[in-house]
Amino acid sequence: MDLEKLLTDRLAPAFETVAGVPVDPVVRRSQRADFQSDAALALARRLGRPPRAIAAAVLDRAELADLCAAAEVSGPGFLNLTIAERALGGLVSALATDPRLGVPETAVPETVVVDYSAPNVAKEMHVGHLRSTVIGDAAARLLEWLGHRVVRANHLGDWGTPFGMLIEHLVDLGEAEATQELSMGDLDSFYKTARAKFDTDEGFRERSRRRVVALQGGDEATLRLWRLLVEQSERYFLTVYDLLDVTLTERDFHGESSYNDLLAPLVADLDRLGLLRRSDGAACVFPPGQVGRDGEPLPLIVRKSDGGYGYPATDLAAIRHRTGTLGATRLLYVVGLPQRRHFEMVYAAAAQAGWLVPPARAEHVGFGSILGPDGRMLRSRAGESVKLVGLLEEAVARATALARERNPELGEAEAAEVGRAVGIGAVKYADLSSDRHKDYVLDWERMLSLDGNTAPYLQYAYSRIRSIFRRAGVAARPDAGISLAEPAERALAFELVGFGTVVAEVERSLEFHHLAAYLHRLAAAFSAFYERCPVLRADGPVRESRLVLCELTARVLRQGLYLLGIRAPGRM
RNA sequence: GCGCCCGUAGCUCAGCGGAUAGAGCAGGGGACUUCUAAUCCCAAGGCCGCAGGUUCGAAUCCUGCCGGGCGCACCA
Repeated sequence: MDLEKLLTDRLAPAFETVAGVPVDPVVRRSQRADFQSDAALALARRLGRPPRAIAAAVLDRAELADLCAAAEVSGPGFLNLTIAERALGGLVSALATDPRLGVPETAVPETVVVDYSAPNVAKEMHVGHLRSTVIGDAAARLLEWLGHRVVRANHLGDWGTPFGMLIEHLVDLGEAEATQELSMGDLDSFYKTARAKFDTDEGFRERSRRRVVALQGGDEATLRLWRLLVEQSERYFLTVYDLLDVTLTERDFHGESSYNDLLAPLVADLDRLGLLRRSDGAACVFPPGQVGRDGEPLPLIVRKSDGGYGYPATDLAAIRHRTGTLGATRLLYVVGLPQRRHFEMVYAAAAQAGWLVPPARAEHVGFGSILGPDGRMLRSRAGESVKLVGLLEEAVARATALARERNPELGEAEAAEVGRAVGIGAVKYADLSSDRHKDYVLDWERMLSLDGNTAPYLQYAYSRIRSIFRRAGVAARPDAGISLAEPAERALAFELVGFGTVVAEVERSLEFHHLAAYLHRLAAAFSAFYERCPVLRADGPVRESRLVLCELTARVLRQGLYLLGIRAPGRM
């Protein structure tokens, strides 16, 4: 139970008595006191009474004695509330014995599909893939922790016309050579060479076209070559996920091709449902309310005029599979915001077909684009994309060097481990700590920064706490009394008891920058506490109390970092 | 043309109906014989794109404009 809610529950009845109708007391944190309630001002006109008088009347009737050390009317009619040390200490004690740190498991567990990462076979993962992968992984971790059944779906781009040219290029290179190149993770040059031949060599282009037909026709020899490409790419992607500390595994690859057999029946069913219209030779669904450039209804092309299927068909098949076969009720698509319209249309069509009906619903967890220095979207085609592993390796190298420099006591192995946790954490945090809806300009230095509001700041706070316990050689006693005489102790306590509120908010919004901001506030509160409040050199009950605060801070930091997909080394 | 997103400190970003708009970086000044200075403390830095409107109260909500990005039929 968080303090906003506790205070709201106490103030609401008093407001209702004074106003004669239910009123939200509008409780929030305040710089002037611990909390303030703003509702009296809004009520003044309606009640025809001065706001200060209303606030005073509410104070008279509210049961606050056990919670608040002070409660007073202030300014034009704010209620300023100061929490009693005993009440705050009680909440801290409750947290200390709560294995879930104030975050209850969900009362209504659901099956949730999180569709994320989705790299393309035989194409390099560039920084653009970072966002989907990192945000999606955080969503999966969070929902799982809350008690939902999470299905991770890595919607691999493993099908379509480019595979004709990719397979022909593989044939040209020879299987051994191609496998070698791909297993080294040199996907970019493989793809680009194939592309270049396709663009310049008429014969190659013709072979590629025939190869696509063979692939789609199920030619066994072609399929074998295709599988080679897919397997090598998957192997490579798994090494990136491993480096990134992402929870995706080989079991989570559900490529576009896995829906191939479902596409023809899907279109037939859409036809049977009367949703299909033929337009310029293509089979289309026209979801209501979607209008294109010329004001005409916008089609979702489920079968192209050449008889092939595009990604709308695959996405529809995936929805049908996820709600039908998997029994999912919440579908998350962690995909860039530019594709918003596409998904709106797919969801609308799926709803019309009866494949996405309440309680099942789909959410586009969209994110802004990564821009180049010119302020325009980074395009892999123009060759301006930045290889993801390059960024990650640089991050690890810098962090490892810093770890060695800052703490010579670390052994070589431990420095490497810390460097990895810090470097990767910094890159992920740089992404997760800003509002996912916004575009951002790719700034190599910003992504690699290890100062300020970054993952290492949080990790450092955590490792300092672990260091205290290593030295103390004791554990915190969760039943110790909590004393909060120092302002820094109070400030830390307020942050600690707020974890549940933040997690609940992020569960709803899937905006992880709120969690990142919270963890930064917590770490900052701890750092200030650490400077001013000695733990091991304190005596008796104060020492016991501070050990509990430390232990709780460490647990919340570790759990919060875990939810963001960031490791918390015990030593830095 | 229509739709969606975005303009906040020199830079990168929070805040999205409440009192004096907050962090970090960069730059200035301090603090390590004391649990790790990857830290802390202090000072400085703002017509919250512009103009109207709603409100007791607007960076926050509404409208219009300006500027930037993205999307709008067979590539995914």
